[in-house]
Amino acid sequence: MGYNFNEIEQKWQQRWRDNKTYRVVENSEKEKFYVLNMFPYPSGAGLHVGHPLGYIASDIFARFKRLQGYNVLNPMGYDAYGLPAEQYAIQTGQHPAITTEQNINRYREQLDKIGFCFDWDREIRTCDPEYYHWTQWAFIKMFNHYYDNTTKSSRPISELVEKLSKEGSANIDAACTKEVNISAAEWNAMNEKEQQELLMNWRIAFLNETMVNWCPQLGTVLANDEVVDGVSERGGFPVVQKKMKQWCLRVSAYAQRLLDGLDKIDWTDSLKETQRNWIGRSEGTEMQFRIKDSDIEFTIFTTRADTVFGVTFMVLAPESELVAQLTTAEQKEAVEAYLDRTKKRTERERMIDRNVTGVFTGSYAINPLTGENIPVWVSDYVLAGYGTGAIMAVPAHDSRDYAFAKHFGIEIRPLIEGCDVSEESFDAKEGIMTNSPTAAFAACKLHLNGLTVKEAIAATKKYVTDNNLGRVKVNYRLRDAIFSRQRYWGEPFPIYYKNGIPTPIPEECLPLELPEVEKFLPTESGEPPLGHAKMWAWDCVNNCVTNKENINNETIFPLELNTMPGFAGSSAYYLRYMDPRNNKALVSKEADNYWQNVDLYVGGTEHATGHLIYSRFWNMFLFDLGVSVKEEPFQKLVNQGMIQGRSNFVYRIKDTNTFVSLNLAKDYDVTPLHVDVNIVSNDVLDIDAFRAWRPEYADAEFILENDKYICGWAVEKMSKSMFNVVNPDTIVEKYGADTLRLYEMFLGPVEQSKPWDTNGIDGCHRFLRKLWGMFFDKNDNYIVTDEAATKEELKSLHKLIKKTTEDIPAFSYNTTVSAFMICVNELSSLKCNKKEILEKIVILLAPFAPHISEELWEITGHTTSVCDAEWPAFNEEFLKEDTIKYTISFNGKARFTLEFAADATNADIEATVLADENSQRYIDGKPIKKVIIVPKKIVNVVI
RNA sequence: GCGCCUGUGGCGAAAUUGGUAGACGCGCCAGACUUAGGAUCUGGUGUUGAGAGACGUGUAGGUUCGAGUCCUAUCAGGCGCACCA
Repeated sequence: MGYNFNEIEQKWQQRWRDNKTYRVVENSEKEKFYVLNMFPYPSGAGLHVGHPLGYIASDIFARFKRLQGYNVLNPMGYDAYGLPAEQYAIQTGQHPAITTEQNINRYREQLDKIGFCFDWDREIRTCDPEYYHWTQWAFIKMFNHYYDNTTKSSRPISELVEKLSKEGSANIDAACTKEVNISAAEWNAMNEKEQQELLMNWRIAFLNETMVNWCPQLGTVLANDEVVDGVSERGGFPVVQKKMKQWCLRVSAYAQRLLDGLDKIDWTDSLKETQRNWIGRSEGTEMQFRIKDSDIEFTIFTTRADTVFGVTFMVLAPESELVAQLTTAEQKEAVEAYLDRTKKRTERERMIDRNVTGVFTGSYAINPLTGENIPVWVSDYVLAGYGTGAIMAVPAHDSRDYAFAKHFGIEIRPLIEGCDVSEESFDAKEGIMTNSPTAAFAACKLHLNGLTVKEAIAATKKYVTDNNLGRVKVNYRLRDAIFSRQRYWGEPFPIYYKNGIPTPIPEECLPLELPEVEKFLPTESGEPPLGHAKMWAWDCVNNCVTNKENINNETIFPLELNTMPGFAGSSAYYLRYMDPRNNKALVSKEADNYWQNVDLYVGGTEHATGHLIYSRFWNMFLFDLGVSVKEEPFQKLVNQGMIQGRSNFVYRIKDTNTFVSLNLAKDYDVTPLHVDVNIVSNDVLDIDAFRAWRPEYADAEFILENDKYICGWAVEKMSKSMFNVVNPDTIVEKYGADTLRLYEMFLGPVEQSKPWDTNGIDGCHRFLRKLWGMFFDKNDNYIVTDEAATKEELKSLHKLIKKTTEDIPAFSYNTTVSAFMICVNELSSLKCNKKEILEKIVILLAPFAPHISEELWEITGHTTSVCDAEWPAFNEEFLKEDTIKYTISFNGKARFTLEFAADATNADIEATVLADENSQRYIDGKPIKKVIIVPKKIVNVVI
């Protein structure tokens, strides 16, 4: 019978379920280890062979840590709310709750077959009210907090209110939407609605009328990370800029902490770099410019304060409020025409079209240093959302300003010695400054001539600060996250509108459950589907949801109609896994103190600027509140590579039903066609299967080479349309889950993207059969003995122990699998069937191939699970050689070989080499001067 | 444009971190056992050469007794950010 993997795997999967082998409880006696995968959004397509890669990798790690004696948390759940789940439901014409449930069941079935050690008792789903209770709770907390820049943490909004009522805004240094100057008297004179509206300026979760990414086809607004190249990440639909009132999260308040935190965590440099780019810290200067013949003053931001003498025009973003104020009567028509034109363009059109456009406002600004008059223009190359939405333009040293100046014939004034600006601007931040105005500008005492750019920037900053012309400022590219979606399938906001004032429902009334609606489809006009919900008003007396027909203006108010975006539920889920059934708190203090944060997080890079920013932000906020004990949620992060598809092609001769084999195809006029990879083996087509595959190929003819039809191949995305999707279920059925697990790891480094190629899988399968063959002979007789192991056998074993113990923590799984194969090859050629050796190998293999390991563990006479075994320690003694061969080489070429005792010292070796008759102290007739000894390998000589 | 990463046989990839390439697996070749085999087992397999040997880690230099590994330049591919002032 041999190795019957199907039977073995089903048996053990059942036992693990029945015995709850992988259930984990807090245990202060044991050290914890928290392994986490990015939980999946359960798509309708089910798993393909690429999806489990990260799960297998982390499962191996989790099992390894458990064998080493750690208390390992390795949970799994589903990111079930959000756009993808809802889009799928819409496409299939079903309710998202139904499709989500179906998809989850399908996922679970597929996952179970692969033999993961997840503690399913801790499963969470983001669309489960018990779960989103705490998403809503966190939102209320954010609503009730502001970010204090002095303590660098979130504080209760009540503290801010108290300050405002006593001191006004004078002593407030807090993250805000707009700088506000208000006295205590003014604050106290405001009515409640006015006060509440002003407080939005500081809340971490706040309502704001702002330019947003509006996607008409999806019928919702999107966050910046959900828009790629001007189209929606999901679906690829056009996105336009639109001013809308939306809930936002003040992520920008945490920009600096998000940046600093990167130094404390163990992530790849490239991912940290991506986040640094996204946060986009830029240090510069803000300067005030006055408008000639007016009291209007405005602020610009620049990183090149040193170029202030080269400013020949100013530019405002079209959306800037200053445009209207600065436009003169003569320019009014031209400016309005320009604004009209820019407004109509989508984000994408603006990105593609880089032609220089702009219009003069008619106003002049005064250079605060020189007193010069500078024309103020409007152009869409200046962005409203960054800096102050206004710039000083220095065409000599900024390529965009240069293009603009050339186009409109504005002066270009170089400031750096020897730079040539006749053809292009000199953007580099290097060189020696020149052309500083001297006698002509008596007002200005700043002279930069002779300084380097760096010195000049510093000098100008100092001058500007000292003379009250501006201030040093740090800007971030990171924007606040737009948090509302005009969609159905998401967490409802726990907010009602009491006379227009957004008010959180009491925390003890959470969760606020998603209501049933008749029509959940999104609309192009942006009317949220929750508008159709009948039971969608808040009764402040009975503290419950009620029919919206009951709305009155005293006790029953309308509830918020928007829902939260996909990232809301995925931002703090790792905390919930610690204590998933707690209905008193997101996570209990005890559980949080025990599990702390995620030690190893495994997932794809595609979340670099979305989920991985949001959850760091969310966790930092909870950290400020004292809810989370660690400021960074994910200590170590490993990005598994994407598994691509490996497509196969057949070549049909044009206008025929004849197919020609790959290497003969060049002689014909052929059309390459994708063919299902499941009917191709080692690029050889199964002709009968091909004829049966599709009716039109039933009578296909073939031109063969060596009696075979060879297919072409290419690496492409794994997708149904390319017929290159490989389903893990098929592999499990044919080879078993253990083989699948081994092979996925053997394919190459986990972090690397690589194509899936089922061809190599036999090697891994053979290895398991070989291992099985060490326990049973051909007639299924148990052949393991209690004899003592030989030195050679022990050496082979300990080599493997050392390799696995060192390579698993380094995530070097492909070489570990190789090491298993080498070891088993060695032992089987030694005809080793000693229990002492074999049962150790079974433990070592358990993380990779848990089913066969359990089976063999039981067969060798153990009654407990192999999961509870102890990871073997290696003994260096067994690894030592008696003698070591050294190659004596000169100039990199081997001359002769000498053998030394393993414990020979360098001095011994050197003495022997110098005295050896082969060398006779001479090489090529010259005496040896020096001997360089490389441990265990080579002796290099110098003559 | 700025930043990050990667280039090794027919293929996936190793290389004790500067130690004398290509481990392991696939594929291919030969042999054994088989009525048969897309099964199993054994051996071979970087290129070139009859041969000892010579040449080989994208390309060109450099450092070193010694370079896939370090330095400089360059080419190719991938990723991130991008009218961010």
